Amino acid sequence: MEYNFTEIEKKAKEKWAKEAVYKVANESDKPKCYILDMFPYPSGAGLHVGHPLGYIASDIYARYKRLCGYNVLHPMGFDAFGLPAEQYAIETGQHPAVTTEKNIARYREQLDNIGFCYDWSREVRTSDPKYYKWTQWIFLQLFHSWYDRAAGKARPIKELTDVFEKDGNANIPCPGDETLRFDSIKWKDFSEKEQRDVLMQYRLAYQGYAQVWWCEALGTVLANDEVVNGVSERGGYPVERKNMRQWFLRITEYAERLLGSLAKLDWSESMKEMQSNWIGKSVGAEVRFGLFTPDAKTTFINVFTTRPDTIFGVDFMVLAPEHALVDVITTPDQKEEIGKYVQYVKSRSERERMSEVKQVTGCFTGAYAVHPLTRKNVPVWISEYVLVGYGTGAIMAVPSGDERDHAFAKHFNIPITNIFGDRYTGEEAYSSKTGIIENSEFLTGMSIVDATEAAINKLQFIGAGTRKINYRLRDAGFSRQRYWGEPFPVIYVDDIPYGTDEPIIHNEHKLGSLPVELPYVESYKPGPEGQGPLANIDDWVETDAGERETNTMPGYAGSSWYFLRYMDPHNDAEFASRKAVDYWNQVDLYVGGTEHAVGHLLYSRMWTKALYDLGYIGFDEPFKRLLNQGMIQGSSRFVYKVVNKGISAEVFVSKDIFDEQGKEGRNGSLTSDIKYFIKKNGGNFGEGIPSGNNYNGIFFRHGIILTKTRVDVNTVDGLELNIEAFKKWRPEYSNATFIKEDNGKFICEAEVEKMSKSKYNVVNPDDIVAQYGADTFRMYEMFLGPIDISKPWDTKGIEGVHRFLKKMWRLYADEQTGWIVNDDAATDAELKALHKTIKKIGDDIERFSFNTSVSQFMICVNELATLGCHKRSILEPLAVAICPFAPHLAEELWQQLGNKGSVVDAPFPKYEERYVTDNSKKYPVAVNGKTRMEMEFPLDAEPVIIEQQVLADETIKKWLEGKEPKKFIYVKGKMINVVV
RNA sequence: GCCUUGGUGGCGGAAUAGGUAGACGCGCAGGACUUAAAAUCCUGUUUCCAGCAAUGGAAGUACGGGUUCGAUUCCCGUCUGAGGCACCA
Repeated sequence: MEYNFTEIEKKAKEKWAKEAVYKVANESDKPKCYILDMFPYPSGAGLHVGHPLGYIASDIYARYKRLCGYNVLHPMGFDAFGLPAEQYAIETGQHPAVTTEKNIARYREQLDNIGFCYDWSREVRTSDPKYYKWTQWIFLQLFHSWYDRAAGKARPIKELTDVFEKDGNANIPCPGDETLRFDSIKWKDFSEKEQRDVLMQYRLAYQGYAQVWWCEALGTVLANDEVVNGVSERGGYPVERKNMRQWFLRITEYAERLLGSLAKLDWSESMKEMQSNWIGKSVGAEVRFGLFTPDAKTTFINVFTTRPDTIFGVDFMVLAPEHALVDVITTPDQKEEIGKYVQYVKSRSERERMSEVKQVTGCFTGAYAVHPLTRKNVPVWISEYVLVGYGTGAIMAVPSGDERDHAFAKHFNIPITNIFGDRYTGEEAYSSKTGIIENSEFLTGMSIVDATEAAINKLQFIGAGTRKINYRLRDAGFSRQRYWGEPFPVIYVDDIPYGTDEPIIHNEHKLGSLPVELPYVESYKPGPEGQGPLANIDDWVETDAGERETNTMPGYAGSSWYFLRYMDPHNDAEFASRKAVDYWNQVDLYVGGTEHAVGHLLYSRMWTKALYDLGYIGFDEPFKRLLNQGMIQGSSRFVYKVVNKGISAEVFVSKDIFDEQGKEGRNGSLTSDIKYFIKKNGGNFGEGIPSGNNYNGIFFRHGIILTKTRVDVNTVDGLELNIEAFKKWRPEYSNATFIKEDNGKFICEAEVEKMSKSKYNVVNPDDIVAQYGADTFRMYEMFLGPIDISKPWDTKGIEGVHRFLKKMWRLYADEQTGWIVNDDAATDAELKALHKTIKKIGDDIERFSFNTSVSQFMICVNELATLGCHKRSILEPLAVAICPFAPHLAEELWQQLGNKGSVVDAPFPKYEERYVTDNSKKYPVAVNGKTRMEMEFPLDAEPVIIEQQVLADETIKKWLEGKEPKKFIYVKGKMINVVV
């Protein structure tokens, strides 16, 4: 009876399905535990070996918790809206709903193959109208809400209009426009449109303007991902930033709470740090600089600074090139220059603008602002290093105290005022936050802390500034000019957006019911003027009440609240019943990649807080504990292909030849081989660059040009190309010539990258499962290393894990004689091996150290095999202990041992300390920190006795060389050190 | 560029609160079983030096410093891989 994993796993899966063992009820006497995976986007490439890493970890945890007596909710679903499906639709004409359905079916099959304990009756899909009905509903709640800063929470917009009726907005500053002021009389005088415009500035979901990548040639808006090296990824057309009306979520109002409640979360410090850096709270002042426009009107530039203490060091000001004042203040003779510069900046991404700090660019507006304290004239520049979205989009530049300001001043020869005395050398800015301010009138001689206070007080006194807290966090853009996303439940009446649940829409036209379904389309072409494809469907856009919003919601809309839907997934009256939400409450463990650190994890925190504020749920943080799994990267393979002009056949060169022959001074005999092949096939040397702008050729020796071309990793064994498989993969290469190494091998180049279909480095878990079984696959993924560390996929070593499972099987069954478990009494050594393992597995699972758990199982099985143990009293608990890791094997053993029910409901074996305690310890004995020998002592030995015995030992005496020991260190249970 | 994170044998990794560096597995080498192979089992395997050998000594956790009786672990600096940087999900 051998370990027939195919048979065993099939049998176990059938049993679990038949008995619906993973179905979870919303009530139980047991304590609840909610364990959630970040749900996947079902891509066309299918699940790859990187996806299950986190799923296996959470599955182990969920199964362990269940064995420990918890009612465990462990659901799975699909983040099914997204750009790739739409791209694919554009290319192939297949409807995204169809391809998505197909992809989900494939994912589901692959997930089932691995043996997860998901309750699939709770599956959610964000693209399902029954699901996005509630995404739209939540959007409406946000649209109908505002953030009450005084109360520190979101409230219905109705309560805001009540206040406006009574007092205007005197006590409720407007987050969208801090300068907006009106009293109750004015409010009542406002037209419907004016009132709604004002309310828009308060709403949590609101409309504003933002820049998008616009591609004239494609007639469409592009995602950041679709813009590569400043041109469109498809076609390589030029792109530029374009301002468009967009929906936003006012997440900035939640900045302080998002920051504050990080403290109560059991997340890694690094994750919290990333979030808190992203929110980027900084304390400082807003300072107002007055100036005259060319037509002699007065205006102001507001700047935010964290260093008001350096106000006397201001030598110039810089506006973001997109700043609204640029047009207003630029003098006529600078107009042309400024126009050119603004145009240049439009082609630059924010990333480029932030990262290329060594390259200083900018342009003078011709305008001068008046320094509020010195009354001196300060020139106003624009530069790409100032971003419009941060602070006020303008800065006061202090070159003696800020690196970038310093570089800018040097580059444009702007005179620098020194306010740091000797500490500013003239070579480099003094950006340290310690020391004394000098050359600064009343601030001279003060510390930076005191000067900051004094400067703010003075500015406040003369009305030129105020204390201010700034956040780096920006409001979240919430619309996409795309088809494959949630439609907005919004209708424009006379260009005023209304929620479909508002009386004007709902009562009069009966258009209020949700969901607003995504209409079927034949074409995915963008609409006019950068609008999405929905704008093309007139009979959908036009309603009796007005025109529908044609944008759709972004990817994170559906994923911001999905954890709530799993609690009550089929509820058609509410997003989830309050009873279910109160029962399951927060997610106890959330598992996913760090790539979501500041996107998804921040948005879902905000949505949770908003739903909490509005009274729909009873907690304001979604994920109590977070585990970040590392990425399993792909290991891509490349070949070098000759691309000289006119060449009629394909020629490939092995990597090592490329490496060697490329170097100067080496014998070029193989180079002549390549030349021979090129010549034979009618090519020319030295003019190999084919047309097309994405060519990335490498000049080899003697005018030979090569290009690095991807090959499917599945056609490569290690680094050696399987030429037959390669030819099969790409029939156009079936007649290709391969210039191999002396040993006849063809070697590929390797690189570690993200695993993705386009990189041909995807490894399908199905293949691994077919070859070794799901249990081996699960344990191997865990055995690869710490869960949170990224590493490239490599199957080397999977044999070892598979051998271990076979070895474990042989404790229970003999290949010839069959079942060999007996009822003999266990020995001390056997009990010790078992209980050591029970202890370590439990501890390891709690601290997510799954790789060491696998090692411990190996150690245990090695020990029991050496002891020749086939005893039920040892092997039955062991079978349960391994269930979280290798559930199929555990189920088979559990059944074979004659148990009723399923192993998934067995109790996790209880650890008994008495079986593992030692009463003595072999101590390492060191002299001056260097271990020289081992000595055994009872754990309760007197330190004095130990010291005597150690010092009396011959070996130690030798190392002491007759000297008197200075110090004797004895750490009970750890070590002994003699210091000379 | 900024934020976060990693770097330990030929390879994946272990060392949980500063206490024997290299557990466990892969690979490799040698051996047993077998007609042979597979499977399985046993032995060895950080490097260098000395020794026939058991063994002994030295160095060693990316690099350079520091704290400590003792540092893979803590601190400072440098190099380098990965993830994110707001419309990929």
